[in-house]
Amino acid sequence: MANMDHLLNIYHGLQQIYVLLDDGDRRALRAVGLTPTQYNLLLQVRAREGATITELSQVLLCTRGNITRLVQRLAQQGLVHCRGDERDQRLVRVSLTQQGALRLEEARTVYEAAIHRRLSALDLPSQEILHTLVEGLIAALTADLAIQPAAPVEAEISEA
Amino acid sequence: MANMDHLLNIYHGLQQIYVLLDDGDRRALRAVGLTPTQYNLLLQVRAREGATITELSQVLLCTRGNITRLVQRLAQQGLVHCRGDERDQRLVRVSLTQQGALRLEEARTVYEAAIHRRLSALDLPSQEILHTLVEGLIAALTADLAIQPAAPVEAEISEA
DNA sequence: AAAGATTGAGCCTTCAATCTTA
DNA sequence: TAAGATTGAAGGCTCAATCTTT
Repeated sequence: MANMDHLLNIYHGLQQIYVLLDDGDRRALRAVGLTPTQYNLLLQVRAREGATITELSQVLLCTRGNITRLVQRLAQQGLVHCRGDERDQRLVRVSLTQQGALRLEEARTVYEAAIHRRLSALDLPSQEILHTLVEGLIAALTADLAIQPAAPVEAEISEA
Repeated sequence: MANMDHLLNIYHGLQQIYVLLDDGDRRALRAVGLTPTQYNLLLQVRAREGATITELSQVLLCTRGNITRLVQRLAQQGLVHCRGDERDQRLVRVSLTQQGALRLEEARTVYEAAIHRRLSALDLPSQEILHTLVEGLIAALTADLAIQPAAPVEAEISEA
């Protein structure tokens, strides 16, 4: 437990990196009228033509309810299109519209340029190492998720 | 530009790590009735007794408006307290209440335990390396922030 | 009953506009 | 004018409840 401070430092650093990356993405994507979230959703919809709400919620690590409303907003802008599955009427299948595909391509250019500019501060060997560490950490965190389910709320909140 | 895919992988991995960490934090902190954001704010308020809204917005890398409302909610719960500065009536000085200090201490226990459990998947040498890389990346991203200001919106959105 | 999708409530966040004090 | 704080609008997110289809 002697290295707790060290772990907290790393932890805080990872949070900070996320905030900085997201902020940069937002600035870059503003030029094409998309948010980082919308960009990522469009990207997944292109990669999985006809993906369902549940499928998208799994790859984007969020709730179904969230996806439902993200898709609603994108559909309103005419960038994606929903249709019911023929076999199973419960499923909603999402796909890109022509306009959505165009917008996504515009966005990809500015987005990747922004990432390249910011991450190329790392030299090649650093990139390799970071890649390895990141993969390992994701595996560990995903495993932890399975071990620690919905948090039983075993402690009553102090006051009252 | 041959390593663009590699950079995108790292980038995506960092995003994923953030989401997984945040999700774990939320589960752990639910037991004491705080969100990750509230926990981080309380932590900063304790570290900087009497911090102003602007000061907090700077260390937490977000807008002043956001802090204003976070503080409002925490004050409503009786965890923080606001007072006007005597010299300069524009400043709002935030501090922990007794209740806030207690709650924060409860939270710190479960929070640090959760981090320790998840990050100790990394062995010591990996922790060292990751720490170095994270610091470097933060420096690079912060520098980029200064270079690339508010995004002039130079491109008109295609449609219309 | 179980699975997919949606919705209501509430918190978090940015951006732009406003109000107050210096 | 400038700086600090707040607020309105809109998007993003979780959680829990509900509605529909299997």
